[in-house]
Amino acid sequence: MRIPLPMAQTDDLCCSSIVEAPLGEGDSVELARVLAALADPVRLRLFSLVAAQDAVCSCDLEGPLGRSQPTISHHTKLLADAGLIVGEKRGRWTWWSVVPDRLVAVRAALGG
Amino acid sequence: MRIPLPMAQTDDLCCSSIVEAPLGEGDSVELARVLAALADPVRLRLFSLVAAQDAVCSCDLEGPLGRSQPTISHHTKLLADAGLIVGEKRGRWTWWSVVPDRLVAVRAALGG
DNA sequence: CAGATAGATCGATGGATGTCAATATAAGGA
DNA sequence: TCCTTATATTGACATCCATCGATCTATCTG
Repeated sequence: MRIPLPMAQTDDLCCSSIVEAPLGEGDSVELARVLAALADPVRLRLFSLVAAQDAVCSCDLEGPLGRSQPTISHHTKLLADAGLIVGEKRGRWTWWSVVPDRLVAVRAALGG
Repeated sequence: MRIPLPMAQTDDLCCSSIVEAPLGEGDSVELARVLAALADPVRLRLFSLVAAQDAVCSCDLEGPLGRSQPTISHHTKLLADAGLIVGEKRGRWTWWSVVPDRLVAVRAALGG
């Protein structure tokens, strides 16, 4: 069963990049939220671990990241709320995978 | 006179993108630091205001951003420490301009 | 049903961060 | 030498955030 998408996941990032035109207040809040989700060493490594596979379960993240189970759950939730990863529950496990379009949108907002 | 570059400005971001290979701990800290500098609505708008001109003085930022002078100074310092902008002091004014290569490096680290 | 397991949630805690008033620094002008 | 102006720094404060232990929920197995 798919975990329902939080609001943030369906929101577009700002239409033009931050180097093209002065950013509006609303757009800046939206973009800052996604960037904040990435602006943590543990979450960056978590994301790159998930990106390296088709799908990764939470239990396979505690070891490589050296953090407790509640902390891993906290970080996966933040990344999911930002729309950068999605979790799919199968039995007892939650399988996480990246949302490629979301990272593309972040790069585009950054002038890519 | 050029403001001397803090350590972070001369550091490279991680060599490969976060989607290519699992990120090392050191690289993740480095990238997270730069992303954290961007992960604030006021700093994003400040950056895009600076990017829209060749150079902007601090006094021209207080109005558009709606923040006090010390707060603007705080944010310019954070962005400069992250290597995203540089300040050049001319007389009583500090003129800020973007470091295009730095933003390119951020996008590259994000898989661009 | 009982036990085990994967994951989410809660509560607490120490540390980081955004903000501003007050003050300091530094440069230009009278 | 004063006074004004542009910016930086300091100190205080409120809020946010990463982390973990404890607990709860859901699922699988015997």
